Amino acid sequence: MEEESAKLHLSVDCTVFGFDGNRLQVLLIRRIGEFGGLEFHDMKLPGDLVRGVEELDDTARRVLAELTGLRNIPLVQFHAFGSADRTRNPKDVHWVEYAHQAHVKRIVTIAYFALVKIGKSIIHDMEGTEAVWIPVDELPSLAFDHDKIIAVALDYLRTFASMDPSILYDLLPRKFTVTQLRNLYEVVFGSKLDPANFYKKMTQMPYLTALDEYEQGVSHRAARFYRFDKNKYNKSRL
Amino acid sequence: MEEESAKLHLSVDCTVFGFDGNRLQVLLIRRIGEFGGLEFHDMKLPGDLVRGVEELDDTARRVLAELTGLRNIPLVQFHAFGSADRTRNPKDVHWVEYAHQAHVKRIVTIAYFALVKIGKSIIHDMEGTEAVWIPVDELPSLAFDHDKIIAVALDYLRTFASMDPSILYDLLPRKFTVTQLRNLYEVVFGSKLDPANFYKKMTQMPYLTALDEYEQGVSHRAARFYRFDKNKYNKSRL
DNA sequence: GATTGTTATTGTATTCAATACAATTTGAAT
DNA sequence: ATTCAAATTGTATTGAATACAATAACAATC
Repeated sequence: MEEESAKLHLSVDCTVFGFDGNRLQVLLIRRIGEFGGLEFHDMKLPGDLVRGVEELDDTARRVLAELTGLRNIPLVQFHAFGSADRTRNPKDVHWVEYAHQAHVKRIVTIAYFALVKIGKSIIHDMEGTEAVWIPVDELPSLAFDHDKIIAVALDYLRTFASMDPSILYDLLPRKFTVTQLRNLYEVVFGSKLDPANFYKKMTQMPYLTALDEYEQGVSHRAARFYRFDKNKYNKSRL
Repeated sequence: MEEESAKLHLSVDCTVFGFDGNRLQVLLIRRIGEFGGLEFHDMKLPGDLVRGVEELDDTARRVLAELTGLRNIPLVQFHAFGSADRTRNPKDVHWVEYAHQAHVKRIVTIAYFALVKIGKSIIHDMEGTEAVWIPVDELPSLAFDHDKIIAVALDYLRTFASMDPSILYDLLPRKFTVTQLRNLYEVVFGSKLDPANFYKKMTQMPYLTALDEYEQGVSHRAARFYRFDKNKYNKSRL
């Protein structure tokens, strides 16, 4: 039993979503090149092993900063993935053993969740890896069980957003139109919404402030820009 | 780094709630006696280390069966607790090392959540431990960070129940009165509800079937018993 | 046996949010 | 000037949530 646990490892993976005005995207790490004698050309979630006495939340922050350059992003733990056959693919095991000089048998990972404005700048070039946005409906095959993790994260996003829709504003740019907001709702919840009713409902909200700016260069009536006011939102929830 | 991870252990703890018609209760393991030279007289959540290649969900089921006798209870993972200072108390470490003959430095635990009808029979006597129901508002001091785990579980219960109140019927006996149901809502959500409105709202529901049985021996008008019909409930959600 | 206290159950009215859908406005392209 | 598409405004209907008064029923007490 001691032998078994000696090969037990703990990692953290971050599932970061963005929204381009049209589709949901996930932030993935592409690895290309030769590592320890094997050729890699695939994608994975940003993640790493937890260090000695490092707190899980700290690992998540570190991983995201190191691999994508994103800092000060609220990260929330949402699920642990511990199936023994996560390490079914020898290539995934090789990758970890190469990076950490450790014999790896089983890796339990704690998955974290975050939402960011897709405009934030991302690190693109590292030694052999780069961070890229990929639409969730066009995912390639991924390392480990990262496809499952993303599926659970999407579910978590829907659940979370249905309880507190204000998190959706983390996905939008600072200035946005009501139509962009509606598109986001439709993408996240997978349903069509009546534009007129949605418009009235939203512009009534005390925490949406209308700006004196309008869309440019659209071949129809230009939409007004709005801004989300977090302070007013928090006050409106008492 | 290898040395560190050799002392990393993974466990599962189960947070099981019950309802006595009046208050929420948690199922705890009381440990009394001398184990490996130390006197114990305290309480903890039912939990254990994960074995070699055991799936997390399986560990949760096993732990619950072994320590409380409960079987076939739906268990849902809700959070991982991994702070390095979970093992701050030497007594807790001693307990694990005594039971598993392993040197323990850090234990990351995956916490599971379950709701059961409090009438279910529980194992009461084991070697040195017994399972007991304790009201959540009268918790004694607990091993590890189990008080925190219970707090997060309570939060999860509220969140979960507000999205899908049907889980609350897992806490009630097969036959219950509308008032018992209302008490449960009030305890879980921490607010008072209008008895008349609550009554109408609930008895309208197609999935609550009125029985031909009434309360006995109460010094006021006897309430009717109802039963929750899971099939009708599922159909009513299309 | 009538009265009282307590909770269950029924009745009624009001307010507010959600939804449907028609009508109007406006910027750019033709 | 006309047309197109989407933004914005208007109006009406429905149904759920809430307040609160009124009635029913059981056991204990007078």
